[in-house]
Amino acid sequence: MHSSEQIPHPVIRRLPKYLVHVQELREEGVEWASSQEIADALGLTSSTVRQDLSHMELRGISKKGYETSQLEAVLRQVLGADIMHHVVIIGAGHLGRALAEHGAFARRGFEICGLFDRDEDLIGKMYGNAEVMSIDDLATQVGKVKIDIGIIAVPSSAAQQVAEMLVDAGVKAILNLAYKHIQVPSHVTVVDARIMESLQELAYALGKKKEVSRG
Amino acid sequence: MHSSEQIPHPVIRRLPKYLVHVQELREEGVEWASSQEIADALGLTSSTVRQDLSHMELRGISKKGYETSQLEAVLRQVLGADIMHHVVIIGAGHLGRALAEHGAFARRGFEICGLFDRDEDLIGKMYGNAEVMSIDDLATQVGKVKIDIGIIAVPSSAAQQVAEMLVDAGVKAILNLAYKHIQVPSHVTVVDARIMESLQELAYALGKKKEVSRG
DNA sequence: ATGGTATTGATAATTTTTTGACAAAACCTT
DNA sequence: AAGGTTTTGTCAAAAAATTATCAATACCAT
Ligand SMILES: NC(=O)c1ccc[n+]([C@@H]2O[C@H](COP(=O)([O-])OP(=O)(O)OC[C@H]3O[C@@H](n4cnc5c(N)ncnc54)[C@H](O)[C@@H]3O)[C@@H](O)[C@H]2O)c1
Ligand SMILES: NC(=O)c1ccc[n+]([C@@H]2O[C@H](COP(=O)([O-])OP(=O)(O)OC[C@H]3O[C@@H](n4cnc5c(N)ncnc54)[C@H](O)[C@@H]3O)[C@@H](O)[C@H]2O)c1
Repeated sequence: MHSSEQIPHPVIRRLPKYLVHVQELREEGVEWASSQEIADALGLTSSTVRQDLSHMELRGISKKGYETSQLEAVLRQVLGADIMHHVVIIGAGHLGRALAEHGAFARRGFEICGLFDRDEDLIGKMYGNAEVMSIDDLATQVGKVKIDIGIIAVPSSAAQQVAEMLVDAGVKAILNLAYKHIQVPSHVTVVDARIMESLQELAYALGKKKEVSRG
Repeated sequence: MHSSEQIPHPVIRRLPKYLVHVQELREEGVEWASSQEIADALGLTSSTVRQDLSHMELRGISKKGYETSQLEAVLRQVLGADIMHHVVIIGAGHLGRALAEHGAFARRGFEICGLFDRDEDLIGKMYGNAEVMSIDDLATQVGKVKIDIGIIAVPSSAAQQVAEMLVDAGVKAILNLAYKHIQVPSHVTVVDARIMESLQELAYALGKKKEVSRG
């Protein structure tokens, strides 16, 4: 219930799902949502939903549930959607450009402040609101405006090196899109967002299904 | 130890990390890896590594560890990297195009067999090896070659509708990149790979750090 | 206003996951 | 060839996460 307590990791990973859902509900004009409704919509149990929301600064009301406006507000606050985070993307390849041109980030509190590459031919080009800068200028650029999050969108072979550059520049949170585990000091948080891993998870599920259907 | 047993979900999510690591080791010419070495490299405990690998069809050897070639082989097999999966991408926008042009998927057993969009202007364009086709032709195209996996790369507002088209076309596994929970029948597996959620996870970690440093 | 009822918040039970511990295995050195 | 040592595989313990349960709450219909 207190914001200073540590929220368990599995809960943190579900919070964005609650936020998406409650935003949809509000768009539909729904003002109250019970734990059961939320659970059904997201494939959870109502008990899990209530446990999870007990970590938020919010109380539900008997017979009505949780007020959607209030729920959205606390979720946005916990997930940092209310304050603007400054983000740099390293790697202006296919994926880096797609991210830079993706408008939805700014609406959720993530402003792309820089896009860096080592390829001279790319430098100066604009993608979204970001101009490609030389990777050699990373340190000086990051010095100008405090950068919260670095996104690694370079080939796996360069991922560790880029991670170290980000750490040296003082970045405390890294989103790693490369298919490679990166080592960082313990004061830096890394989250991997690997599409390949998700595909492999699906491939495992498909393999299991085939086995089961064979008997 | 038997391939027919159900491997726990947390284990499945770690397997791709082991695969990445063991492939790197092999490239370096390393032939044996102990659970401790693997644990150190990936930020786990050696106990967890041994537990996880006990689900694979493989045995380590005292004083040497696991043979990297064998480990890679069983991981590839479990994660479906040995057989080719047929994949379609729905949505030829920034993200869909980046995926279509991403060469690494084919090397891991995922062949992009189709790229679909509803925008007439995009139809016929080539991205990677895939030509953009009309979403209206999804059913007939999927009929021609058995599609294993569908990737949703359309705006959130269209995600549910696209999911239903994929299900109707007989697709059994869906990778959802849209920031929206989709509902599918229970025989279909969905994995969400949402970059936004990963960023929000980082934002939470940053918020916590700030709190702690304030005392 | 009152009573029936749906839904919360809290606690307890259960299940799952992670970690610890150690005998057995088999390597390597001498 | 034997002994010391490292590392596995397994089992047990601990920790964490999920689910079930239920008294308390406060809504809503009458
Ligand atoms: N494209 C996808 O759909 C996709 C999906 C999942 C993961 N990924 C991963 O994301 C990463 C980028 O993928 P991509 O498709 O954009 O690759 P890409 O080859 O299109 O782009 C990589 C970019 O990084 C730049 N680069 C290389 N080394 C650098 C360095 N040391 N410093 C700065 N810039 C450097 C290159 O010049 C290039 O512009 C890869 O690790 C890839 O595996 C990509
Ligand atoms: N671009 C990113 O970096 C990024 C990152 C994370 C998540 N996403 C998510 O991925 C999805 C796609 O993002 P994007 O940046 O590629 O968007 P985009 O607007 O560039 O592309 C979306 C494409 O989908 C097509 N489309 C829309 N409705 C369709 C339908 N019913 N059937 C077929 N095609 C349809 C559009 O014509 C368009 O070409 C979004 O849900 C977005 O939130 C994108």
